[in-house]
Amino acid sequence: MSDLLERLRGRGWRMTAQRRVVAEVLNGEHVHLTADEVHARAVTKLPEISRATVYNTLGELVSLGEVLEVTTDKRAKRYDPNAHQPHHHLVCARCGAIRDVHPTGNPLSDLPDSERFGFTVSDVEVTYRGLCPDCAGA
Amino acid sequence: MSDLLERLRGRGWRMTAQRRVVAEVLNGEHVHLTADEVHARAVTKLPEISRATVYNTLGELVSLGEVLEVTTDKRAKRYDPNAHQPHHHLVCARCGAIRDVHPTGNPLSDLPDSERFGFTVSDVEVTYRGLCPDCAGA
DNA sequence: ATCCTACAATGGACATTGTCTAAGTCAAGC
DNA sequence: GCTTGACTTAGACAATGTCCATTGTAGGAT
Ligand SMILES: [Mn+2]
Ligand SMILES: [Mn+2]
Ligand SMILES: [Zn+2]
Ligand SMILES: [Zn+2]
Repeated sequence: MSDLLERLRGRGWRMTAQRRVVAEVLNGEHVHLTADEVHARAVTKLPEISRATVYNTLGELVSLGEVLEVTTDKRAKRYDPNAHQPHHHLVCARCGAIRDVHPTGNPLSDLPDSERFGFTVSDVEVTYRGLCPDCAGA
Repeated sequence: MSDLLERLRGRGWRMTAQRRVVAEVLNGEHVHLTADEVHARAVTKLPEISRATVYNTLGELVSLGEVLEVTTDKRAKRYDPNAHQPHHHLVCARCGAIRDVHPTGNPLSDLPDSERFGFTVSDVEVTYRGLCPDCAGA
């Protein structure tokens, strides 16, 4: 994720300890943390970081297109560092676990003009729901 | 929507003025109101109806499968009376307008086993995003 | 190396959405 | 018409997110 920090510096970002820590926390695959989860993890590395800064930083990363907002439920937005590879999500209805998935086919072409109501359609989001291996039991 | 009321009576629902009004408000096509919008409209017909009752009633209708919860954004859940015809949603990114849409094809079959991570997948939700005719300007 | 200053971080108040509870009310069966 | 348990109400509370005034500091200028 240091390439992320490089890109951000190139965009005129002032590099602070707080921003570095948030970027560190948002590292890995299948990472979809809420803002307060990001804050909780950030605090273990930088105890004085504030909630407001985490919210601000996440908002900036989203504006810059480096992080995606995902709302799979109505609890809290989740922040997804996997912004450069288009993908969709598979969510466990019981425990909330989230995996990145790559369906075949193009859902955009599955929406006929007669079903577009004059909209200019630019994006599709597909959410698969089910039970993860743990929650399916047995 | 009086068939809805019939079904509910059949299920042992006590029929109150509040429940009748909520059912009335949730009538029509492409209806996707938030709980507080439902409350605002209900109040015009039954001034003393409380927020708690609207939330309770909507929750019951969802449990009974008569109304769907839709979360197209992180603001508020929306309540969709069109529960008996499977469909997806087209959302205006600017004004939030929502239309029911019926894409062709079956997205479930577009998710290969190798992308299921052992989940038991039971449902798919597709959200198309774009600009409605008004918001696209011109 | 030190200084400056615009940008960033902080803490806390505030807003919105939703849940819960204790007390009062009433639909429906007898 | 009573009775009773289900329903409604008002308001407290909780979770998530936003805003603002103040304080701090990164990074360029000297
Ligand atoms: Mn993802
Ligand atoms: Mn709908
Ligand atoms: Zn699970
Ligand atoms: Zn619009």
